[in-house]
Amino acid sequence: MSLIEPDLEKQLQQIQRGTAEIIPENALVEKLKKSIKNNKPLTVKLGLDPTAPDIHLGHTVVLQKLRQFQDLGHQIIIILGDYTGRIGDPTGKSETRKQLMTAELMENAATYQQQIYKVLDAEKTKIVFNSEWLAPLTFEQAINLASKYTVARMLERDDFQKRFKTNLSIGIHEFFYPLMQGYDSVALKADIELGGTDQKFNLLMGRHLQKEYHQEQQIAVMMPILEGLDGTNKMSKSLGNYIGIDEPPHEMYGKIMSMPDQLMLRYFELVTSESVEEIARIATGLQDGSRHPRDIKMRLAREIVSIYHSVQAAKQAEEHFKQVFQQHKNPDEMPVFKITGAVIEDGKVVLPKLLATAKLVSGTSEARRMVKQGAVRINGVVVEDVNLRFVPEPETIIKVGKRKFIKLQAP
RNA sequence: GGAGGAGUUCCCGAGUGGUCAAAGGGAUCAGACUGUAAAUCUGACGGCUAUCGCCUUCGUAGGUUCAAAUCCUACCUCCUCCA
Repeated sequence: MSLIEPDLEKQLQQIQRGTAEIIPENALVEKLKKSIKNNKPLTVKLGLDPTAPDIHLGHTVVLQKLRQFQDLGHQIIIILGDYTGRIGDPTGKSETRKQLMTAELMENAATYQQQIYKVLDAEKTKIVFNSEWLAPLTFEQAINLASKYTVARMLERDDFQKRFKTNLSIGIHEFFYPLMQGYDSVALKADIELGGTDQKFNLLMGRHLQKEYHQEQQIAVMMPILEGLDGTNKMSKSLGNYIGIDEPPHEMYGKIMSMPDQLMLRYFELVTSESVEEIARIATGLQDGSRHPRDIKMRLAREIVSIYHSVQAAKQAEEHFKQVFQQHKNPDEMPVFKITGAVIEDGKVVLPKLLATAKLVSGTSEARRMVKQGAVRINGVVVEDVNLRFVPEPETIIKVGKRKFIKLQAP
């Protein structure tokens, strides 16, 4: 059993760092005091909706906060919302979400478990499925649960309200989502529930229900929502503006370098463990021009890759980036493509077919398009002929666009 | 239960018999520039094809027509209103 960090101030500071809101803050202090006094860890809960098979940096904002709780000695519990997932969280949605099939949910859940341990300490993490207590509820119990909240209050939620006002449909079952999530807190007797700011309603529902069921109320700790690579929308798999924590170092590094400059500080704050003071220094440096945005961004990329891979992998990714994008040189390593009969005609390699077969482009039409746009180079020379046929020399290097390379190998 | 509306290319969204591979925006990709795969500007953006060409696409299945995303029939899905 790990010990609880005895310094209240230290705990508070750690918990508050980066948070958007804590409701209510004074109750948190009380809980912490009690926990320290009895050396009894607080139960910290996070619900994950297993709809996305890949965890991305957006999820890690909350996970990292959980990790901090772990390090402070508290017990964290991850709830995989296999049962709630059947409804789909209506939060922020303008339309009813489709319900996922159980098999699909289970598969996603398994992936989640693999991935969250890149941030969390596996030894100290408890994972539960909420079907455990939600599935056995009788209809009567479900009705009882539903009676603990009113339609009017439910409609206060702005996503429901918007849909209601604009005559978009709201399924009755969607009202159950917050109720069920709140009931999770009752089932676990949670002390703290973590979530993004978009989860405010659901987190508060937990407090409400706990009160109804005569329990001590949990504290809602909310983290800001991380913007995705486009700089405006929240990071999400479905918007394609995400960085998955499973992605290879090169990819991750490159994606970070491609984010809008204005997003950098946000990432420092929410996905790295850089101190608040240092982030402030960086901000000043950027503002007065004493620091170069590119260098700051590279540092950010280095730090993030280090977290999810290693310091060394980060260095390599950086070298690769410099070489390919700053000096426009070929990378040290590139995929090798063995020439096959399919791309040869009359003893010559047909370029469009080659590009398509090597998956450098999606098809021969796109291959021709790329050549037309001057995006294709053979050994550094821009190709002009859309339908080029050629006999490759050994070690011929083909480049498409800025970042796709292959090295040809004779059959 | 009754009445009405909608389903278009990755997304949003125009298009109501030929001039439609289908406006516009977004996303994406490429080129230029650069400080980076930022920003900005320009261009491309169904597939196949050694340029004129061919094939597939507008919810699904049929039909009318020389010709349909556009008209008709049935079906599926979604939405709204009345009860």
